[in-house]
Amino acid sequence: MARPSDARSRLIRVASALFRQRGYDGVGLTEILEASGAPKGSFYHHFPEGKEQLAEACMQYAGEQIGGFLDTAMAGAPDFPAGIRRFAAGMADWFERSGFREGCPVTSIVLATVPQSQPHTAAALAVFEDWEQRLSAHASRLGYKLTRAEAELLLMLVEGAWILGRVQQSKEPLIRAAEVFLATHGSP
Amino acid sequence: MARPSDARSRLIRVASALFRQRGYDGVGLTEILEASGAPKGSFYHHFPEGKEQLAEACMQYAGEQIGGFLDTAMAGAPDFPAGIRRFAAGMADWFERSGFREGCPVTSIVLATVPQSQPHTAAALAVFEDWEQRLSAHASRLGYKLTRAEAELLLMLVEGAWILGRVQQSKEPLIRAAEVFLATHGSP
DNA sequence: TCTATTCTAGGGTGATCGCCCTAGAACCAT
DNA sequence: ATGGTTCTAGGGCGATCACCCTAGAATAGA
Repeated sequence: MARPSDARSRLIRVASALFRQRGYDGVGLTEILEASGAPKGSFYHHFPEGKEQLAEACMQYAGEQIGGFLDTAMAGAPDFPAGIRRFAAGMADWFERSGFREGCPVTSIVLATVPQSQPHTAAALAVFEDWEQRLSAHASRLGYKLTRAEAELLLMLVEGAWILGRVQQSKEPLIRAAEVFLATHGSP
Repeated sequence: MARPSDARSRLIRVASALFRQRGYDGVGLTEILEASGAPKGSFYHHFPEGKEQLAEACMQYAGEQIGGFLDTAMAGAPDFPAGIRRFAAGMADWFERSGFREGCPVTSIVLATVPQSQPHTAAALAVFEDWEQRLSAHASRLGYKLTRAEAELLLMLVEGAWILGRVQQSKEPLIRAAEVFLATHGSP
């Protein structure tokens, strides 16, 4: 049964969803193992450093997941504002489909372990920077120039909107965040 | 030793700081009791519903704390933009003084227990609404009109900036959040 | 002073925490 | 086949979790 990454990727997917709902310390290993069907031995084989390493992998996984979704949304859009709106609408729908339960995968871990955990701090920094670079690349491709601070603004707005949406059980803040961003950066 | 609220308020203050650093589930009762000097009996006397009730009180306490700071900042300001800048600068300094460790007290609990905990959801909603109303009141006093959505924008920006600042170990995002808000709502 | 109430004090409980451990099954080379 | 590697399987560990419990000290009102 030496398939390359069956249990490992399932662990990451399941843990990611759980962390996003109840935070890093709110989810125990037992629950993750039960939900993923993996035994403890598999877990400590794939993640010898334990829970901290799993959470780090979750951040990277979620970073690619959301980054990929950003790419998809921007790729199929006629212009930059339309792409941003598609992205925000997609995230909002996703959030709604989770019952307004699943927050940002990075935030859910960051608020519990940063800056105590150096690996988590580095992983969060890397994911944020990756998102910013993807956004900047799409912007410049579509004739818009974004400084780093301007790219970070969208990040800031989305993170804040996600929290507000969680409390209000609504996807509206996420939509509004995109409009605010476009109101200040909606022309080339 | 039946002083009205000595141990109770100390428990709230200590727990609030700890929750802000490591999240709701990241802090155990033992640690809170040790740090506050209160015995278990006192805790369950003042908070018969346990940890959940303590966290709810922490949100309310922090709501008044930050709300009061908003009032102070706005009261001593010559105009609305200056007040917003004072507020943001104050929050940023506070954040820096904590070693970039203490996030928003509401968020730290919300991400772990909302929407599972109805009391926490309600408390978070109430605190956010209180902040919005204070902001709107100051704005209108200084000749600015803010819709509810506009007041929420500052909330959104500050929450997001707080997370970004945590990851980057910097108070700069908080300062920038205020400037972005003023760029769109900086004139009457 | 006496009684009721408020609050302190902390031992004890069952459950769960993350982690370490050994055994063995499934696959890869040769 | 055979030896080595990768992965599954899960029991057991000490520590910590939130909480319940009784006992007594301190205060307030009569």
